[in-house]
Order: sequence, then C-alpha cells, then structure tokens
Amino acid sequence: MIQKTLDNLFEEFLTKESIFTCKGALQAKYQPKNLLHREELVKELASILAPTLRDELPSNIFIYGKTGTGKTSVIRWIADQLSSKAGSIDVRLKIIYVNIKLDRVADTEYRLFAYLGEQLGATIPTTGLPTSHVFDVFKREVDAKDSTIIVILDEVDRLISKTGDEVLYNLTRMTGDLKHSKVCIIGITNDLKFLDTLDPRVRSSLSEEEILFPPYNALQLRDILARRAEIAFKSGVVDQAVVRKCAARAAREHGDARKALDLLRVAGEIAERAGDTKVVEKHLDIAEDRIDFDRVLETVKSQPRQSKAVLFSIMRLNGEEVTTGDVYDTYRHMCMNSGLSVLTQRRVSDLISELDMLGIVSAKKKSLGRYGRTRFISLHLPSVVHGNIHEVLSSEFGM
DNA sequence: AGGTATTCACATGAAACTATTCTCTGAGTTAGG
DNA sequence: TAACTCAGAGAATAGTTTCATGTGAATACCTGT
Repeated sequence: MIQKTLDNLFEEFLTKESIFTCKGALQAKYQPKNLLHREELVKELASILAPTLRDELPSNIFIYGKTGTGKTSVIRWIADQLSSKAGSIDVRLKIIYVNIKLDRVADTEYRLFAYLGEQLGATIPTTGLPTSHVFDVFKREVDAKDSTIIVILDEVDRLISKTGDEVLYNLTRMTGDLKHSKVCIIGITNDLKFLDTLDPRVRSSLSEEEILFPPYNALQLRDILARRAEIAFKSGVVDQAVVRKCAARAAREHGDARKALDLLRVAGEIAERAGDTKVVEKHLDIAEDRIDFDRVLETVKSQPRQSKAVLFSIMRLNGEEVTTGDVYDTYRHMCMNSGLSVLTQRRVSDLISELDMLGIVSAKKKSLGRYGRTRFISLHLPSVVHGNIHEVLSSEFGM
C-alpha cells in the first residue's frame, strides 16, 4: 500500500514539469557571468591587483561590507579572471581562497597554515605538530613556488576573534623572509568595526587599500533578482511584480542579495511542490516563514547537548522574564533527573550569552540595586517554531 | 533632605585543567639473509 | 641488519572549572539643618 503511493509520488514527480530550468542560479555559490552594479568596485580591485601580471607585488587589500553585498562574488570573479590571464601570458600566480567560517578547517592559526600549506601541495597532519613548525612548512612551500601568491581570507574577523591578530602579523610580514615568492593578503569581513580592533602594526600593513562594499538598494536588487530569475525559472513562471516584491523585502533587511535570492528560491520550491505553475506573492509569504523556521530549528538542533539543556530549562520556566539564577536552578534539577552532568553557573552564564547571540533567547542585563544585578531572560522564538523545538528538546531529555 | 557607603546576584575575565586526537622519536622485537 | 611495533613525550583543541575582579542601583546609614 505504502509502496504503491510512494511509487505514484515518484512517478508523478518525474512526469511533472519542473518550473525551474537551473535552480543553481539562485544558490549562494553560483558564479554569474557578470556582476551587476559592481562594475566600479570590480575596476578598482582589478587595478590594484593588476601589478601581479607584471610579476610585481600588489598592495594588501582589506574589504568590508555587510553580508550579501557581493564581496565574495566579486573577489572570486576577479580571482578567476586574473589567474586565467596570468596563465595565458605565463606569469606565475597562485590564488588561494579560504572562507574561515565556512571551511571549519581554517579557524585557528594552526589550521589556517595547514590548509594553506596543503593548497600548495604539502601534506600536514591535522594535529600533533607545533604551530611554528606548520608555519615554517607553509613558508617553505610558498618560497618553493617561486611566484606571487594571493591569499584571500574571507571572514577574517572569525580568525582574529578566536586566535588574536598574531596570525595576520605573521602573514603580512612573511614576504620579507622569502627569497623567491611574494605574498599578498586580501582580508574580507562584514564586521565594519573590525579594523579598529586590530593591532596598529597589523592594521596598517593589512589595509594598504581599503574597499567598502555598500549595500544594494531596492532597484539594484531588482535587477539582480530579475537576471537570476530569468536563468533559474522557465519563462513566465515569475513575473516582474513578484521580483519587485522580493527585492523590496530584502532591501528592507539591509540590501542583502543572498537573502533575496534565498527567498525567491524557496518560494519557487514551495510553488513547485504545491503544483502551481507560477510563483506568486503568497508563496513569498510562506517562504519567508519557512526560512525563519528552518534557520531557527537548524540552529537549535545543532547546539551541543548542554546548550540545549539550558535552552530547555528556559522553555520550561515558560513565560515571563526569568533571572540567571532561576534558570540555573531548573537546569540543575533537570540535569540530575536526566543524568546529565551539571555545569557550573559560570559556564551556564556563558551558554546563556551564546543563546542570546544566536537570537534564540533575549537576555537583558538589569540591576535591581540592593537585590543584585542579573540578566532577565526570555524566549525569543517565532511562534511557529516554538512547538517543534519543545518537542525536539523534550524527546531528547526524556520528559 | 542630601550625601555617602554597602550590598546583592550575578557578569565578566583570565588562567588553568581535562580529555581526546594525533605526530614524532627512539628503544625493543622480529624476520630474512 | 633492515623493517616493524609500540610506548612515551609533546601538541592542538574544545569544553570546562577555578579564582578573581567588576558592576549598577536600591537601600542603609550618616551628617548637618
């Protein structure tokens, strides 16, 4: 019986015509042929990097701008163009792109050097060696290449917040120790205040050139979306009105193109699943909720056990604002009942801060004068997810 | 009344510790010549 | 004698504990009127 219906379902799926022609065009990793509304920045960056083609060392570059403003796309695009150009005129150039947050292979000093070294052909174990040794291996590898090497560090702020700015200091000063090769660093971040937190020495050498990526406005977003929608959907599936709506919503949220594309893609998926042949505004509404829902549920699920326990305690206290002390009491009882080891209040306090940062709970500091100073914690979940999360957590802790 | 000192309940910071995973090194063991 | 095995030392890392210090404002306590 089940077999039969499932069979039908697959069959139906296969025969039904998809409304997409190339869904990939709406995904973050898609590289468009040309980058709309970024021509000036492309030109600027290209002119800074051009000296590599004459075998000269370009300035280090520091790029900043909010998420979804095209930083990564632009730099990757230029990197591609540059290396193919270098290839055609026989200039030795190697470009290494690392996303520190995404590739978790590179979020510490050791791992970054190991990763870079591997990109150049060395084999470096994941652990066991002193960091300085790994750095030496990397340096040797670089020098052996006898070429210009451009290292692109996407989301550098992650690296610094975890390990301090010594890494960058080492990297930026490396060229001095090398006999044959040259190294150029391109740092990318969406933390606009990041530069201020750096050691002045590092700062001045990293940001020989600074480039700001401003957010897209609604009109620009519309162009981008329209172009991508053209590639991604069959013609007539998405009309201009929907694209405009989509762009407007994303523009409201600081001109984040990635979000806009996500919204459109999910809306398309929803329409397709519902068997509709056109994407309409209704689908956008559902998509907006869905994205929210998925994001929150995913973050909660991926939390470590103790963090979930803390969240669950907050949920069980259920309702008004509670203090850190209240949460800790409930948490302790819960741990004892479910056989989980009890962490110190110090640690729980940190876990609460983390949940706050993730936007799952809100924790406001408040002083009660004579009666101490504590955080007031309340749940901060969209109501759609609340039930689901409660279910997930209570089954995990068996209550 | 006005001003200062206390006090509470944590927040926040820094350092040290723990468990795990992994490499390197050198001593001991084994198998083949 | 060369190849292999294995234990011990040393690293990196995530997660945590320990110890120390910081914090904001309601209250308690003084002081002089």
